[in-house]
Amino acid sequence: MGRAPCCDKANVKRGPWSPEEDAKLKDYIENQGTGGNWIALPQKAGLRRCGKSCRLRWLNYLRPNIRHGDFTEEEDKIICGLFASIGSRWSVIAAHLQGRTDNDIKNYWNTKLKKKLLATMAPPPPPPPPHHHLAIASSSASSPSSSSSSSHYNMINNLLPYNPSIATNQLNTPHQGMMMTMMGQQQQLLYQENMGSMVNFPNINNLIMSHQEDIQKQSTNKGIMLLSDVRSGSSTTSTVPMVKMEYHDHDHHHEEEERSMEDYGMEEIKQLISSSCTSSSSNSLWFDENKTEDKFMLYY
DNA sequence: AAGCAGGGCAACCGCGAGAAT
DNA sequence: TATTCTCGCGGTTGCCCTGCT
Repeated sequence: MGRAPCCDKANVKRGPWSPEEDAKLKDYIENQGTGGNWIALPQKAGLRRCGKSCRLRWLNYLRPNIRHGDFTEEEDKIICGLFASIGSRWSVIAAHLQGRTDNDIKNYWNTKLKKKLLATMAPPPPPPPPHHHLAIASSSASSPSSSSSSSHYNMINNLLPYNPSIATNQLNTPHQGMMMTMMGQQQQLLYQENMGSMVNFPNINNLIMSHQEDIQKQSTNKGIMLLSDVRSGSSTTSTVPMVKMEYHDHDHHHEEEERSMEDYGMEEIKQLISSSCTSSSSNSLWFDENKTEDKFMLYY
């Protein structure tokens, strides 16, 4: 029945790899290959390591053409674009970045890129009138470039690539919603505004298209509708985006008190989005085309 | 110079899917 | 068909380095 245990955990070395161990593993794999069995490899290679550890070491550091550090702006864009589309599927993202590993990208996102992005949520320029629904998709929306030249515009401009699946009125995935939710209204404006003019990434486009069905399947509607109803927090000072939760239980409709975006941690936002996308029968992840031009809402 | 805090990153952990027995 | 293992993945941990006081 079954197979033998992968390794005796009491007798395997853990912790950082020594240069000697690296050399042994590299030599062995270059000469013999992995043999399709990582668990048996360390013994054959003369290493006192778990097979999983060997695999990780090889994939992340020893295999040829690995690059570390110094992520380019181009790579930033790709990572952000893919994260917005497919979420934290680092291996998929890594597959689209030559020489990068999922671990590297994950670390880079968690330690730098996420902060970079959140930094763009710094208090934006003067607010629109109270309870004004943001004209995200509207041609009447004011141009960010004309209203401000602040750096966070440039940042978003630099980070977010053109993504054909996020065409106006077609925000299709939870993470697109999250990305939009993470952004302040001005950033959202700029995001929308730039979608038609920024660089096209064929690889990303193909990936997004290929995952679209999968994403939609996963993104079912539990009855919670997250309204990214961006409006000013007050008429005078803040422009903190507001989030309003509405619960749809068949014929019943409940509305919860609005909360400032600042009241939500990013993880909470993620949870809100994912929890609204994990069950039930509907796959209606859609944008309401009947909404007037000057309203922007994400329905999950 | 010493102690502390925070950030970065390598490595580990645990889970799910699929394969082997 | 049931059980157990391997593989691959994302999340998390913990060590080390750097900068600040």
